[in-house]
Amino acid sequence: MSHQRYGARVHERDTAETADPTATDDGLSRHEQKERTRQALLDAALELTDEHGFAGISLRQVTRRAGVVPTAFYRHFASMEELGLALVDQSFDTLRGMLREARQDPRTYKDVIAASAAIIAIQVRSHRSHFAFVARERFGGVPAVRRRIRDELRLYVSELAVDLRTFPHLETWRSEDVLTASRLFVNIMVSTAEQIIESPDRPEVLEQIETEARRQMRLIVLGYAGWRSDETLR
Amino acid sequence: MSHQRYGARVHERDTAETADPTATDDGLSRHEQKERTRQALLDAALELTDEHGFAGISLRQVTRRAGVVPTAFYRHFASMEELGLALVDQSFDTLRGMLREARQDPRTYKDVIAASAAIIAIQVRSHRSHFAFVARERFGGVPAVRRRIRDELRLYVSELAVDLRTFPHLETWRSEDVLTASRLFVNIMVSTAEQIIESPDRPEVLEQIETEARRQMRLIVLGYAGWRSDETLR
DNA sequence: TGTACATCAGTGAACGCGCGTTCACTGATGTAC
DNA sequence: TGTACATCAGTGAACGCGCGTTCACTGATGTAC
Repeated sequence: MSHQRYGARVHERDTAETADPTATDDGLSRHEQKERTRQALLDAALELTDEHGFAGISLRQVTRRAGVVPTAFYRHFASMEELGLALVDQSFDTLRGMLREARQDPRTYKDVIAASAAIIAIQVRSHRSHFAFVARERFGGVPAVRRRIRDELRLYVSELAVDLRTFPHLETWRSEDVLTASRLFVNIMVSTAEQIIESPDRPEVLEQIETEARRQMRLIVLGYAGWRSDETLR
Repeated sequence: MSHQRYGARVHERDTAETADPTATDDGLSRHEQKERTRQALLDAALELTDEHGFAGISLRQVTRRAGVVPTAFYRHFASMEELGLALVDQSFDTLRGMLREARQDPRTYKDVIAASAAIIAIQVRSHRSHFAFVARERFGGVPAVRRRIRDELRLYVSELAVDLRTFPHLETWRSEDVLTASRLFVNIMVSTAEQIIESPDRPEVLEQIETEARRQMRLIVLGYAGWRSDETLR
């Protein structure tokens, strides 16, 4: 987690800087510069949320970390709540990227469990803050953010259910059962993500969490194998 | 959720009240009165947390709702963090009551799944705020509270594992497998509680959530039935 | 039982601080000619 | 290409407000005799 300030560069065109070709924040259009500041605000809020929860951070804290004056905030968001909703959207872009990844990975169709566990482990590590944001704010303090996450998560479950349908065994299941399976998988995904987020970043700990996730998923698959033969189920 | 003020009664002994025998807050010892105020602070904080998350509430809000002046807070807690930890302890007393209930209920040993689902549904409804507190603050904004909940939850999983051991089928399992099952059950319990908390309090909705919980638990049991016969597991 | 004193839960004024939001502004970027 | 003007992202001073915490206090409850 970087505490480095982003530092919006404004009104500095007149300072005689050395012509450094690696300087990335010169020569940007007004639009590009604005987008950059907006992203700096989102990143700052994401970092602070990791430390104090979204309900516990202030507009001034966000602008301070983004390297911008408090009033500049309003050029990008009408309120902290609006920024929170933008963070939900960014986070679910990442979660959907995970599904896309799984769909494209040939391992998925050989051993869906091992592949899923591995993809979850990698994705959570490289987009840690987005997973952490969803995990924390799902039951967090800001009603509008919480609601948006619930809606997106429900959508996500049904998207996964569509994917699950394409697997050989599952295409004959009732859609109700596919949804139950999808919910269980998303539950495991979320709780695995939570565990990884809270754990020290050591290989053997990660390996253990991944193994536990595989065990849980295997259990569910085995459970479904015995599903039809158990008449006490209904 | 009651917004009624508790209203500490202090310095009022000299007012000539009518001798109402149903008045419950007269004739209390200093100790009893203090305990009562302490509980009013805890209840107020619990209610406010439900609305804004624990990280989002202030000491003044809590005392205001408890019907007490802000400075009185310090007679009971050194800080909001300390109050938060007390709330975790109270919540886990409730969760443990659920295990106790299940142990004493004869239905548990006839059909553990149906009994568990029913007990969860009833307990969550009658102690809604404690379940909600744990569910929300497990990943909430105050580190000390979050940490305490994680520790208690880990303890809770191993307590449940001890109980699971007493069931006929499970006594031969490796303790590693019993722990995995226990984790899965607690996961289901927590997510069921979360669903109930977020749902409208209508019988058919509750029935549906309870059915889903039963299905998930049954799946796991069936999964374990097929566990030994699946050599790809390890 | 009555009296004199100690205890201490709750009070109320006061403090300095960070907060969200307003407003008029600046000056680099963008555009029309 | 050069000039004159419009746009608008970011600035900085100022505001009123609720916050956590301090302090000396009050007066009912508790206790010793």
